[in-house]
Amino acid sequence: MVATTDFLGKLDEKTRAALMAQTTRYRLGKGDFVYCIGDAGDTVHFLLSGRIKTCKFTQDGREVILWFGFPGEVFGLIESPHHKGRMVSVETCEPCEIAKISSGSFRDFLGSRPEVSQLLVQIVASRLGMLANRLVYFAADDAETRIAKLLVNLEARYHSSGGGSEQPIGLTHQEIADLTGVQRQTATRILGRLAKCGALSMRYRRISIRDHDLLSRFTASHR
Amino acid sequence: MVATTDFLGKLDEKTRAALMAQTTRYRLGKGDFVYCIGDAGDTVHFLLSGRIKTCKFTQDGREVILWFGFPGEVFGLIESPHHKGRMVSVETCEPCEIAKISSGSFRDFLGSRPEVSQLLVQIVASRLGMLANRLVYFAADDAETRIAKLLVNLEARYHSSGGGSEQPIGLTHQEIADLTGVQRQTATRILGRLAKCGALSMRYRRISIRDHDLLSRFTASHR
DNA sequence: CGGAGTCTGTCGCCTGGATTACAATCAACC
DNA sequence: GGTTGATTGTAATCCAGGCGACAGACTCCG
Repeated sequence: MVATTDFLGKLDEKTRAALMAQTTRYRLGKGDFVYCIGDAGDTVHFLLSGRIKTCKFTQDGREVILWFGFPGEVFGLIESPHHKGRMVSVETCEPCEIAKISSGSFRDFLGSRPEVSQLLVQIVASRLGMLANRLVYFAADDAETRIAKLLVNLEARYHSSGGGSEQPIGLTHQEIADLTGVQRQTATRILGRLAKCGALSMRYRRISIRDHDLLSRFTASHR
Repeated sequence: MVATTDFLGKLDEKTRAALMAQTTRYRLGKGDFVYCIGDAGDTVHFLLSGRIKTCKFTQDGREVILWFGFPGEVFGLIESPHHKGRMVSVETCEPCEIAKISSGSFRDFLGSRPEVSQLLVQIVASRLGMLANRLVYFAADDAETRIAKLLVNLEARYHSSGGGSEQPIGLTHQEIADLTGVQRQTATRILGRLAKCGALSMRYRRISIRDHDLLSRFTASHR
């Protein structure tokens, strides 16, 4: 099953080809920014390979990650009608291949394809829902629960292939901390706890879910 | 200036009349639910008078408020294309007058008015932005800062008339707590602190901003 | 192969705010 | 005008997790 957020994966072959024909492709290295908050850019982007993170920054410079993007995802969508510039920054987590299109051309492309517009509305709605859920988690759950939920969630989105693959979740402790709003040290401590009890397996920089059921037992709030 | 989220206020007279002509109106008392998470409803709503809150619930039954709606606001928009039912609950804070329309009729209405569709996209985008900001606040700010930001924000949205009006912010401590993810007692303590130093004036159930500049000094993170 | 840079693991201290437990106010409806 | 229920005020206790401070582990590159 294709993940909810995988836009390109949900287009049929012909439509995707038509879209791709109008884009220009480029590559970015690890840690590069696709764009930053406030940038004027008026383009829509599609992630072809690699992983990106959409983030904002706090006054004191800490990064808060809003969501991760995996191959197939669209981004830079909602800012186009705005004239206030980008609302978020997008940073690559690893070398990425990206396709972009001006929002004008994209609008034209959508003009004759209402079902694609419909799909986009659903994607935006699902992002709104995800953010709303995360807000609830922040308000209600302790750090351990938030991290467990994140891991389960990422697994569901990223390893859609499923089947106890035990692929590593390629995130650093810092990124997990930025996603869950805790200190990096706290993330390390909690991950260690989860590994010790057998829910995760961890070899330096290689976190993977060993026991899915056990882990999901931690997603029930302990407050 | 009309608040960003005031949909009806941004339509011109004629368009608004055309829309309203197709809606059915009804009234709800204080504390009633317009709809609840999971409901099947396929309607779009417009708040004519009163105040509503959009919320979700935690596993242990605590309410988390996503945003407040003031007169003129649309809601129930994004759920329509979904077949999973409502993603949130909407509850009135006081007696309300509401107009509703089936999402089919609304789609027809939009069909011939692309500029209104455009406006709706902007409204959804701005809500996405608001949620994203709140997420950052949760991740970065302490309780006092979050509450101060909330008050400043509400003032900006609600009392758009401006001019040191000192109208009370009609929220209970519980609602402020639900909006900022703190305990009710903590909200009370912090509000008391802000009142003692002169930023707010408080008489039972009547919180208003006395010194706007002083209050906004508390919105700079203290972490 | 050695040095620099980035990640990870671990400690101890200390504070913000959850939690528990009441008491006092106010509104509203008999 | 008194009883009921919602809202507010306050105070004592306790602990999750923020913060600072390092010491290892691993990677990458010259």
